[in-house]
Amino acid sequence: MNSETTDCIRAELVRAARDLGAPPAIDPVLERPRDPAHGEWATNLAMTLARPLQRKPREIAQQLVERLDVTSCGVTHVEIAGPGFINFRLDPAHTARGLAVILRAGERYGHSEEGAGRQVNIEFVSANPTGPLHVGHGRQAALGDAIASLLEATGWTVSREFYYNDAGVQITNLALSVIARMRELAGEPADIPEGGYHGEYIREIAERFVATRGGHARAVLASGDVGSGGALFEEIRRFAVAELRAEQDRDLQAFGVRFDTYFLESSLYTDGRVDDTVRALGATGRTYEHEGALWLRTTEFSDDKDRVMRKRDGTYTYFVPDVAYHVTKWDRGFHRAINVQGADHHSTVTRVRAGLQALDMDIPPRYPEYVLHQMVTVMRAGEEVKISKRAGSYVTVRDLVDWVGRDAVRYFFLMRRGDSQLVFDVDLARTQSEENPVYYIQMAHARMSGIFRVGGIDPASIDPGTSVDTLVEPEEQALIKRLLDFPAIISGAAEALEPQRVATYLHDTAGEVHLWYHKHHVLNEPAPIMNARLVLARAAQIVLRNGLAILGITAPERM
RNA sequence: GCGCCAGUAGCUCAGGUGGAUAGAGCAACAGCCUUCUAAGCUGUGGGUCGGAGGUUCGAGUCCUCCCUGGCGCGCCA
Repeated sequence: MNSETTDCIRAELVRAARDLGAPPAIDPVLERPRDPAHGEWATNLAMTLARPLQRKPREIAQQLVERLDVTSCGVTHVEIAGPGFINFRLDPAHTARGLAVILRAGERYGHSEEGAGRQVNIEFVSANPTGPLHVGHGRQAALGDAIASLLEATGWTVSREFYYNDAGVQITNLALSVIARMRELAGEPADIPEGGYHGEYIREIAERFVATRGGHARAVLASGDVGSGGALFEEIRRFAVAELRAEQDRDLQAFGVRFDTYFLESSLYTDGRVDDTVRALGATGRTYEHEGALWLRTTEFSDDKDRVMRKRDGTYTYFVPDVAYHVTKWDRGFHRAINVQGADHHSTVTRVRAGLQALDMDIPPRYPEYVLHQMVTVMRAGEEVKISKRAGSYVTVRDLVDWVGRDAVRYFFLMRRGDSQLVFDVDLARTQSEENPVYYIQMAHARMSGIFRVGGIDPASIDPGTSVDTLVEPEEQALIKRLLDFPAIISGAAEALEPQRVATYLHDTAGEVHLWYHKHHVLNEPAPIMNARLVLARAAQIVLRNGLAILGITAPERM
């Protein structure tokens, strides 16, 4: 097994280094040399010991090598190179035997128990029900869902959460916008309020509401009080929120994302959580009245200015329910919480954390964690599509899925780091669908599956104990090493909360798979070779499938 | 003005938490289908890693300053 090999070499390095009088706390780093000619593993230990031992790196390397006994680790050659690297070359057969681990683990290969079952809450999308999900939400959905899967794969108990405002000013504006469209249907001028919503979907909601009443718009409007807070107004508000929530759910379903919890902001008011939070903050003595408003000294917690909690008009700023909401996460047992949001929300990071710190609840200072992604710009017909709720100009998540398919949308959103800006060229993604990188990866998987299909062999029946000592071709060795790196990739991506590492890894791995497939035949080869290659094909299939699963992308058997 | 993020090949971007000669796809050019899928493979060309200093055995990666772009900076959410 891969980690057995590295652990073995590492232990020997530690022993040898202590022999040389190195400080007891050494943790040698083993890494894959960029150039395969340098062997399977390399360490820079001699260079890092140069300072404490007051000797030249190459001299230390020489003395380390003289003391090493790594033949039992599968190492056949040890050499010193460059400024003092120690390179290890493994017995190819020993390397190939690592494939057995992949076959035995199957769909759990790459998974680990690092999280030890601890609970983590991942909040993402969290769109207010005032319109359809746009491309920014799409990026968040892809990112959040992949991060959730990464943490699940590394042993965390994950809860996916969607938080939404169902009662604030924006929702009032939503209801007023619908009412304005109803007036328009009644032949009056549509008087959309300041901060209202202009999109076509508002008109459709107005039409549907009128239809549920079975009358004319004019008659429906006359049937009750449509002033803010009136009975009919409330009914329209609830109707509009329900319609838009249902539409968002359809979008998410089309994208293949499921949430465990939908958390309503309004519940924080109705169950008294907001008032409790205000009281608790007041009790710490960190609040004060100024110009008729209630403030919190967030500057005590590295905010650049104090924040208003209660406005002069007596209502709370969004900051208060935000803090109350995160207290519920903590109280619900999530001692780790991750928020996936657009970078335009970055100013809330310090504020929310400061609010939580001010409560003296022993919540860690960096709770919650944030994954902020940069904006998505959509290019269409050669020009940028401005996304504006006001103007109702939209590219929705569903549009993207319809145009290029769920798998491609997910991959495009995940193939690059969240903190770089993303240009989603719709026309390109559409016309390019045949040479899309996601197909390149899926094709590699389909080809592995094809070997078993054509051979009439059940892939699950491959015996992990099959001899693989014949897998010594360069393409085979390169592919095997890559497949054995998979657990480390997953672990690193989960720790860094960076799914794009998996995407990059899968693309590179697919390249190795295609190359091997092209150069070496599996079926109808002499039995020892065919059987060994079937093990490799099975291992590649497992890794590609497991990796794609984490990204939320399907692994087709044929294409 | 202040804060956060970015700047790497013609284009779009990778470059574990400092390592050896900075990579991939697309685009361009030249090849490869009797054999498990040519949605693939092979080869060629292409770089002042935005700029300048610094840290050290070693910097695309860390620090400082500057330039450019995006996003924030409200008793809006």
